Amino acid sequence: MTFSAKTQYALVSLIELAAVYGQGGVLQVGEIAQRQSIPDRYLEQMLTALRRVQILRSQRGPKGGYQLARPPSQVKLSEVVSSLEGNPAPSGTARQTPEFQVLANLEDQLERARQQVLQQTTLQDLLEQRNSLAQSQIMYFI
Amino acid sequence: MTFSAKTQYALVSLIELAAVYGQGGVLQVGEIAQRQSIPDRYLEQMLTALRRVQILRSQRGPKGGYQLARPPSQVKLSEVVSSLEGNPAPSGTARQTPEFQVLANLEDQLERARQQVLQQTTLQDLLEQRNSLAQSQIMYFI
DNA sequence: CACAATCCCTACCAGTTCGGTGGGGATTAG
DNA sequence: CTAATCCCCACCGAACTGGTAGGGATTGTG
Repeated sequence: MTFSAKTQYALVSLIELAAVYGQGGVLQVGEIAQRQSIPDRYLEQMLTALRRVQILRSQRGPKGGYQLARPPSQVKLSEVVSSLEGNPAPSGTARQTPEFQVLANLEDQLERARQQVLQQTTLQDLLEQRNSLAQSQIMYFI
Repeated sequence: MTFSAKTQYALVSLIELAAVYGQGGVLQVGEIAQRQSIPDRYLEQMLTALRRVQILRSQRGPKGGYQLARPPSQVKLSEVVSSLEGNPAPSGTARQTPEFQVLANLEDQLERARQQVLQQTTLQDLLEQRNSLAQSQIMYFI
């Protein structure tokens, strides 16, 4: 169960924005898109979505861009992920045999396991992982 | 992250087959499909797939049908699920920025959490849940 | 043996989702 | 005023999903 490209692009961008949080911390779509090899017009849509749910703030015009609306430690991944995947259709009336109910319980259990990870991980955590990973990669050069 | 219809249909069928394991334990596609309101020609394909990976055995001709190839306690859900979802395309060369790598690690972590549940749950477990659930529903009638 | 019931294989199909492109408008620094 | 940037919305092709269909292979029963 891998993230959709949409979710990946959003999270990668948020890590970048988290990295510069503090020094004004503004990045433009174009910069991020280029560094990460993401189509810029597509990435725009993800960032707009994140702005709508108040995870990002934006500034228009020249020298504009996006920045985190809160410190990285206060942005949970669960929030990011859920704001990007559309609520999955009304689902025409669940099956009602006991076998299907058992299955629904299992799905709940799996979803809870997933949410637990996503709720306890913040952008701050991802940022730290990125930093220590970048550090260890520099080591290899020596 | 909910199961696909394919996976649901397969698991429901396996619970039914687990329930009759022992007494010969053979069921026909048509029976299962009717009880569970699943299109029979579609269900056929799932059961065929499960036979190919040796989870089911089949018997052709009149009085034929499917049965579990092993006791329910020895069929892990991970095995069932993985045999139904096609390996997700070669994926054209993973992105290589540190941000994407951090994301890949996160995906791994989520996948492990999921697999842990699926590996420790067997058809036997699902069957027991179904039985106690059916039991409690009978209670409500009194 | 004939026949029907069942599983088996493969192709096809319509609808949705996914990843992406594009036109053009609103805002704002210089 | 101009250009850079974000913003909104429509559209598009490819892949995936859920399902249907045709017809073959096997086998129990009369």
